[in-house]
Amino acid sequence: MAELQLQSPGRQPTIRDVAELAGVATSTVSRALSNPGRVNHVTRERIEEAAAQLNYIPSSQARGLSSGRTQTVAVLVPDITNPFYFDIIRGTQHQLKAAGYTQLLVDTEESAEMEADALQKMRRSADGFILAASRLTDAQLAEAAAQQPLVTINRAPAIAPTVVIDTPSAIIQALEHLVSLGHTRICFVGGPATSWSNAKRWQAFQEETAERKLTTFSVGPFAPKTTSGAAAADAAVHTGATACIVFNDLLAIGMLQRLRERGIRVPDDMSIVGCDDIFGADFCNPPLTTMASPIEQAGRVAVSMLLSRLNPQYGGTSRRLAVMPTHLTVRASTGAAPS
Amino acid sequence: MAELQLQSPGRQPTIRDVAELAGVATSTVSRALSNPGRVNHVTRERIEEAAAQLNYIPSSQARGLSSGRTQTVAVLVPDITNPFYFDIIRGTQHQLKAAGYTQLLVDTEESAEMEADALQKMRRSADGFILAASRLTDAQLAEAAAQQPLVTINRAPAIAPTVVIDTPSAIIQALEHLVSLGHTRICFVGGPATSWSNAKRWQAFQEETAERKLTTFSVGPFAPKTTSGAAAADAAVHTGATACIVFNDLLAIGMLQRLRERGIRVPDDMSIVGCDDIFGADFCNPPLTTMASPIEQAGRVAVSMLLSRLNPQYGGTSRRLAVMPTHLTVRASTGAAPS
DNA sequence: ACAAGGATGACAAGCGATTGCCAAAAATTG
DNA sequence: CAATTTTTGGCAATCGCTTGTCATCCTTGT
Repeated sequence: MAELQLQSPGRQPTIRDVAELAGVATSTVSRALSNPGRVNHVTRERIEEAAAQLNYIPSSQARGLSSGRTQTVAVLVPDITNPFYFDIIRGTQHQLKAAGYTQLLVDTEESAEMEADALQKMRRSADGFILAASRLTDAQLAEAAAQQPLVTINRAPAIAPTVVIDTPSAIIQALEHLVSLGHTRICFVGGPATSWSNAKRWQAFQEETAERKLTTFSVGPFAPKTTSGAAAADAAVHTGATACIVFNDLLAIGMLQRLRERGIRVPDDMSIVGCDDIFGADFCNPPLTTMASPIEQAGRVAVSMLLSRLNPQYGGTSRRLAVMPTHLTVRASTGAAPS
Repeated sequence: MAELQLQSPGRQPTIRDVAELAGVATSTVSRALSNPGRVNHVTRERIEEAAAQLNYIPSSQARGLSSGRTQTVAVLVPDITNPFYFDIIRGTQHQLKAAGYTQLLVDTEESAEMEADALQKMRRSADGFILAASRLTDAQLAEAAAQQPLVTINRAPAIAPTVVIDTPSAIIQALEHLVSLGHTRICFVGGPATSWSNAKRWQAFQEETAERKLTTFSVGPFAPKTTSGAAAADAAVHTGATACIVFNDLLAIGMLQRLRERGIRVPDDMSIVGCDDIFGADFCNPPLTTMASPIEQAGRVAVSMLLSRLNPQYGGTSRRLAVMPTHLTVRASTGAAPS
């Protein structure tokens, strides 16, 4: 009876069951499954067959407990509903899966506190972290980086390995585009104050416009959501600028909606350039001119960088910085400056 | 020296460290932390203080190993970049977090095989599963449901507990809307053949149109992506219908783009109704009339249903079915039938 | 043909928590 | 104040796997 219970369907097969069926010791099974080279070819096949027959899946818990590795990476994003992160998430998911890792997705809701909290709470359950557009301060980031392996995306390098979008180049392209259309009064519509990307974009904007002797304005900060677009649009219009470079597409799309409501024609009265080329940028009205980057690839690269630190043996050159190229995608939201 | 090593920053504090600092046995610490009622109030406070002081976080691995529970729920979605799932994901994430669970997000890439595979592979690492728009066959689903606790979203009930969108009501509302605008030739644009939702929508469409003696057409199946919209639009136009009810917004938005390319005016020449009210439905061109549901809430409810099975002690009534209401959001993609 | 060396596999000690069982202490009662 | 009940806390086994150590066996070189 007792034996029957042990074999009841509820019970999961353990490494011991496999060892018994294959006629070897449990340690041999363990090695055969996780360290193939150490075990005889034919024995391993016998073990694998036994495992398959029993439908055996190793317990990640037990495995993690004794090995100290969880084979899990946590990906922290500020807002899971922001399409910008879709592609990052998909990129990391792909790459992690390929390497046999599990992805733990966390939405930090644009809050530095939640981010730091997650970093703490999950330090035991993840081998490493990927922070997309981290809202942490430099000090917090440095502390976190000292505690556990992590890679940031769109965040100052030096503190931790980073994948960044080539913002200066993007801004230059956008400005050249606007200048070639005859614009001279250009407004920068800012994103979150805690966003490093925003700071970088603003900085590049200032440098470039100074060289070109353009009249510039800036408004913000605004939350990176379409709902903030109305306020952003009103503020931008108020400056008297004829073109806006907007922190991201979400905000830009929101502005488009507001401008239409107010009867301000885009691009006839006002040109708009967004950033990120997110889902929706191609079918909003008018379709948005925007600065595009290979975002999914950024997620992939971030994972590669992290994994090469986690597994130095395989790891090729463990870079500390990867820069993703950017190009301007011109659609219908930009046009000649009003005369 | 050895002691210094033990206290080195790399080492994580264990339950033993906490016990020692608080002057109690490890079992007392364990109980104080996970079964508060069983331990003296003041002792527990002392323990909690010690834990906080050491910055102690229990190892989820060890915890899971001995308790058999992982405090983790896996959420399987067919396509992580489909905005429809964003709100579901956010809903599940919220609810799970509130209950102290961790969410494991898996993108099954619209593949029944990947879905079944994930279900198998992760059966040891998750206490339960939530399947959003599962692509499994009924038999597969039944088998999976027998192996582990799971809740489905938008899938036939009876096999497993389910949260469904009230599709028939949505279709009725859409049809009434179109009829009231004078349409009599209506086309159903179908989604994936393996989608239960699609089957349900098609069924409701047939029943309702039969009662109203409308001329109907159907085209499809199409992949639920904007890129399939071109083919869908061409097929729909070819039928001669003056209005389309489209499987989902993604497809509908793709159709909008194609129709514009072809110079077919929406809604003057053709009215379009989508489904889901996803991100983008309000700012596409023209803004899309669509059937909206409280999707985030669907995710929440699914989690509640699952958790009440996992923890029967707290669990209120463990429902097997929840129906989410639907309403038609009328925007600019529908208008009077061409005369 | 024998010793040295390399493969291979068995044994058993943990990894860090949970939990059943029981003893000690405290609170309650007559 | 003794007897009884209720709390509270300690001990130790256990979860399923990894991994260091060591014995065994099969290859080789001489």
